[in-house]
Amino acid sequence: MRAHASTTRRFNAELVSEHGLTLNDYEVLLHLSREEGRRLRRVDLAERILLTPSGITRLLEGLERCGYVERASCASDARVTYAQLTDEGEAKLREAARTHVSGIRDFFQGRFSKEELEALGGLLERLPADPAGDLDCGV
Amino acid sequence: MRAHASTTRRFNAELVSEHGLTLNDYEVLLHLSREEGRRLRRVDLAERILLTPSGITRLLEGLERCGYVERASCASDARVTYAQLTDEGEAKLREAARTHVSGIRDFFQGRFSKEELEALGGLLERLPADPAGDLDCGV
DNA sequence: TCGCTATACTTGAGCCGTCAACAATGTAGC
DNA sequence: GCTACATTGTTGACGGCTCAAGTATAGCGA
Repeated sequence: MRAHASTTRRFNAELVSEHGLTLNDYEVLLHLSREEGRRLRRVDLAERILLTPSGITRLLEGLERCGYVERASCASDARVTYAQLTDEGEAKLREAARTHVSGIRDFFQGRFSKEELEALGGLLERLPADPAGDLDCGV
Repeated sequence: MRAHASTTRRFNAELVSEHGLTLNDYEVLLHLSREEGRRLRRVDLAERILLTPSGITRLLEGLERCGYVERASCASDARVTYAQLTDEGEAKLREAARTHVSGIRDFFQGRFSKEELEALGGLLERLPADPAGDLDCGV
């Protein structure tokens, strides 16, 4: 598990330098893109990417500033604000996905065989909060 | 891998609330305690716990303020400053280790069998930067 | 011995995330 | 319809880490 710190940092750095996106930014875009209507309540987003609500507020500030995500209000509940993926956001995600996905693939495939990857996935899956999400990195 | 974020956070929170130590604080103390003379150059410490040199400077500020670590200079090289574990630091480590180790043990043993743990350890070991260090958490 | 480059460490600025407190809205029970 | 509680989201203060730049020392080759 200790390796995770440096590994995550590595993927993050790659993403930041090549596309100006944080790993968390990337995941937000990814989750939104998969959603019906490309939108998600901030609360749900927080839960998915394991951030606090305030973390989400801060993160979305950046994505909104870049025009990748917009705010949208909810007709049936005035408390909620949706995070709505824009076309630019979608495009950005696709662009970033190319290098990110291949980076991850290289990393794991260089180290483990197919069978080992499956075994590893099976075990790690049992940890809380959907660890599989990292191998399945999108688009 | 995604689970790691919340899991680490959990162990960290446990350590902070019960002993006032960060996970990184803990690891610094642990590494120092195992070292010949209970001291380590800051550079080496940085490498071991995967932090930048400035990160180490900041982290040690806190431990020095608490009296768990002291600065010591090197006779043969005026550039280096050692981080030197004090007796209080050693005591603190032992104290914190009790709950921390059992927390980790519970977490993994509740989820995996002995054989699975070994398989997992064997695979994760191949990742860079000594991932085994986390199961082997000390003292 | 001089000058160059490498190494050890610190510092200032800034990012990213947390927590605690708060405002606004929703909902359930009476 | 009121009251009480729960849920959604934002904000201020702050912690922990990074990066870039700077200081000081070391060590090497001409």
